Amino acid sequence: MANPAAGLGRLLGRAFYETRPEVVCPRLLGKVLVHRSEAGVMAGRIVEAEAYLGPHNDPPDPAAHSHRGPTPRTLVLFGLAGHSYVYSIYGRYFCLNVSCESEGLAGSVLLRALEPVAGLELMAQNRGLPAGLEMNDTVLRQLTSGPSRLCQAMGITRPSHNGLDLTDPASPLQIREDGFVLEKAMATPRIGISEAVDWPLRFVVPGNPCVSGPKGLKGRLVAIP
DNA sequence: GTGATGATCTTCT
DNA sequence: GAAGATCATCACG
Repeated sequence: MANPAAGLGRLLGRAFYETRPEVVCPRLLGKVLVHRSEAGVMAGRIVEAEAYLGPHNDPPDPAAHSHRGPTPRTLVLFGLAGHSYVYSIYGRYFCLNVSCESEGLAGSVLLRALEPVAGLELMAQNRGLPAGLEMNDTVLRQLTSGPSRLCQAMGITRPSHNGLDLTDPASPLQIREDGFVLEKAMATPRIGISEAVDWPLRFVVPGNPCVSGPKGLKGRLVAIP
């Protein structure tokens, strides 16, 4: 097959990302993140994500990496929408964001959890799980439920995957639409931040077992914009 | 099941 | 020099 990712749906184009992060974020739920690596194709359905607003927002988002303006690290967030922003956290992990809004406006969406769809063996290997493990619900949940877990499972690192154009058919990292329809999302406060802790900018697929974070986190059902 | 702790290093002040 | 969009592990109940 010329394009091994083609069976995973239609590639999302630039326009999908060229609006505010609090709109892009819930719309990303149910879409499929695909990594075509040298070791093989891996894919997972996005079931949890958080919006981070750019410094132009009123009020600005103090929890966003971009809130003090561009730095060498966050430069990609101020560029064209639909690009990957991968950063390292606590010296040992990576997290993956997607840049939103037009050039100069640094909104982004942090991908926090996936439901594994393809390449499960490879993901388990990347996560350091023993080979030949049965893929039961417990193992599935361990694979990609967390922003750094999903990067580990998919083999995503800052040196290799920062600043990629996710809308490029030739990109190893893409987001695809496969017809999965979500009626409602659950909106909750974001996880792991110390500023703007009450803003309801975390969106999850209600009831999905692969969602990360505390089980009893309260939120409200919202329509997908 | 929940809550605390340490690992470890890049980034910006 | 301090903080950080995390995770695995261990203690405790």
